[in-house]
Amino acid sequence: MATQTDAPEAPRIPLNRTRVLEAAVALADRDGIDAVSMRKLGQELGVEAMSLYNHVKNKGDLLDGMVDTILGEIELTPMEGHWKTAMRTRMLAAREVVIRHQWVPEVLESRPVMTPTMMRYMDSIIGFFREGGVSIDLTHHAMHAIGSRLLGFTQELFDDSDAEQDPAAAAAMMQQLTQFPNIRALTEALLHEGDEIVGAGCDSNFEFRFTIDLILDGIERLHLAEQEG
Amino acid sequence: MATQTDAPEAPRIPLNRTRVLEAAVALADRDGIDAVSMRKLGQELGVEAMSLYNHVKNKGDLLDGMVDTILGEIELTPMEGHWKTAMRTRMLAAREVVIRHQWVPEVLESRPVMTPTMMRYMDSIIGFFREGGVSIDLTHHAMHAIGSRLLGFTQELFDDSDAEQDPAAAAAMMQQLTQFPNIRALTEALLHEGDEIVGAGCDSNFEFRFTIDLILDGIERLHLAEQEG
DNA sequence: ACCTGAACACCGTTCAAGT
DNA sequence: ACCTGAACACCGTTCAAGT
Repeated sequence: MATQTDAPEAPRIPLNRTRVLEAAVALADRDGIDAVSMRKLGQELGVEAMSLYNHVKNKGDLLDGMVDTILGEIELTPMEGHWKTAMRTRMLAAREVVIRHQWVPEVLESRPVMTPTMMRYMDSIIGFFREGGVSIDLTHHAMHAIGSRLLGFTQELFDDSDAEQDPAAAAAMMQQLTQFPNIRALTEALLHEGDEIVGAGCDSNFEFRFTIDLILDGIERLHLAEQEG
Repeated sequence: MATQTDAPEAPRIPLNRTRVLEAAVALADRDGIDAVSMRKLGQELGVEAMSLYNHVKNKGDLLDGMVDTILGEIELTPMEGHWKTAMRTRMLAAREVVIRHQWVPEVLESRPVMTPTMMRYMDSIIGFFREGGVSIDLTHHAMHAIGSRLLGFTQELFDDSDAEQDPAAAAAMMQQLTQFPNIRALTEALLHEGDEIVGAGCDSNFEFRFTIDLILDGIERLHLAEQEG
């Protein structure tokens, strides 16, 4: 809701890095990450593509900056109570932010981002484990095990979004699935769960919570065993 | 070790889908997935880029086919003994294959692949759980929790590969890391573990096994609780 | 200091034309 | 049936030139 296509005679606000990054985030939110090209972003800002290089080193730097920007949206509230519930709350907060910016997983999957904001975020999470008395080694393995869920998302192997919209595609998919007895059993159980025969895709929010609880419980069990032994 | 740059007068073997896919896999293995463009792949096969469209619908179809090809390399051995050990063995077998083809994670992250080979693979894994008596619901959540590890890989959030090679980059990284107390503590613990001060990156194979065991143990615990209740 | 025009070296893909 | 040449509509990026 900004100056996107103002009258071209309006006094030109000079570009700067944050203006560029915010426009890129808005563009990705609206049209998807593939729409974020130097040319299109320039157009969005009323400027030629080459001008962007005055504020951003290259495309990679732009993407890093975008991730950095939205990472700043996750509030680093201090730990209260048990480390497990603190972790859970933080990861669900991260998930809220990622859901608002659906392109974040794809960018993070395509390139590692190690900005100060990212480090501050990870530092805060490691702090939860340490404050909770979890050993540094176990903390390390826990971070690996939780992986991208630390940032609020899970890598999805499959995608049922087109099947959800197009009934023909859904039927074709069903036809294929039923040829495999175990997949078929699983699919049928899923379908009957919601009383509805169609549209019962997986509930990714439920699976997210299920898995972080599974992992956190496992870590706690190892933590307790470590203390006893 | 094939006919890659033969004399151009050699009798031309006609192209077909498997020849195209195998060349693409070899190219990706050798030069990375970014080197797999229609033009370069055509060159590799002594043919113009446009000819490839006779054997492959488009670039996406090519990538799907490549994944399908290497997925076929994972042997679908039947289950023997406990489902947990069967699962473990299968996932480590998948990991072996993925390590030989490092580009697979990136392709799978960028696009869902739902080919018959993929379905057969997933069907086999679901079968392990079912044979082991795990409920269909729990099986479903387990599949989500294990995620891409079913196919032998974990999404890596960070990348220390350049720091491992370039000592200057490593020093700069260290300089940054030490500003965050918890990251610093974790890093120092890591470094002292191997008696060596430098080059002690994370052991991704260890972390892989750690996490699948953590998740499988958690699933088993839920399975046993389900049986009692 | 910031922006631009023109250019370079790439992409995926289509389509009419060849054999 | 299979392959090609030319073309289209895109990319990211550099660089000399403008103000």
